[in-house]
Amino acid sequence: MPELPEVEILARHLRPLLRGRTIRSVDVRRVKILKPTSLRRFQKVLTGAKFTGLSRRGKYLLFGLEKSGKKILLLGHLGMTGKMFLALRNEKLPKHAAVVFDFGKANFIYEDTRYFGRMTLDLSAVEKLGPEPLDKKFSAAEFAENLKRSRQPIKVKLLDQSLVAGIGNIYAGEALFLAGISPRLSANRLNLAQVKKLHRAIRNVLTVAIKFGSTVPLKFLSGKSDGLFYFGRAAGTPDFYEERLRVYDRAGKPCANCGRPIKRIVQAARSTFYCPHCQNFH
DNA sequence: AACGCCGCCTGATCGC
DNA sequence: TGCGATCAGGCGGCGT
Repeated sequence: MPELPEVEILARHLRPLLRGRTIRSVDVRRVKILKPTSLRRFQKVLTGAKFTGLSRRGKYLLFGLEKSGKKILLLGHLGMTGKMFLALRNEKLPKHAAVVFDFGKANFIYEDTRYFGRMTLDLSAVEKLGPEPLDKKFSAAEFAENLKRSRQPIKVKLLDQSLVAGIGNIYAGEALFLAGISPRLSANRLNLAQVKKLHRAIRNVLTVAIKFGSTVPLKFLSGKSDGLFYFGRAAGTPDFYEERLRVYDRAGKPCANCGRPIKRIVQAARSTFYCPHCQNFH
């Protein structure tokens, strides 16, 4: 599941590939993912528009475009299974291609097996996001203030995108392990020292994940081979962040710190992995 | 207004 | 062996 680091890696990959490309036509193969933008408006606004920039906010991609001097913002989200990539026009479209932008000799494809993602002109989702965790504006003081108002388990609260943007199931668990905090502890029960530790751990985990190429290899975020557009580190190289995960998907395996088995529990219908010994309740 | 629960989707896995 | 049932999971919407 793509989280902040994965989306950041993808944004860096796509930015130079998209810049200057003009959309000749827009093929929407699954209208649902445009919601709440209508198919008619989506096609009308984007046909003839030129990509000018690409940034990231939380787990969202913000595509900047321009058309007859007018600026357009297009929002993308990968959901659970989304991928975005360029492919030659004569290549066969993937089974679950949702949106295809025609660039001429190449296509820009957004495909999404489960269709949980989005490609839309509606920006309201981004306006509701909390601070960027790697931004200076993400302060421990404000973080502490917001945690005080919640009685949810801290792991569940970290998934709330209005608290901090971009954290998902994997990095929530990793940050809590690094901070030595139990995922089951109520958000409002963290003391100031723990909040500061967690604040630091979040930034650390995300920064290192980006540096090491994120948990999900780029090839899974941007299509199979990406053909001649393939970039960066070769798929399968041993330095993907996945191999550095301390707790995620490691149930029964030894804790990197104490050697005792990592435990799996379910919180808010999602898997949580943690070390009951190193992450105590206080 | 914080919070829990449902629905959206498909593919992988499970049980018989 | 084959097939239906179950599960996973980010997030918006809705009811309390």
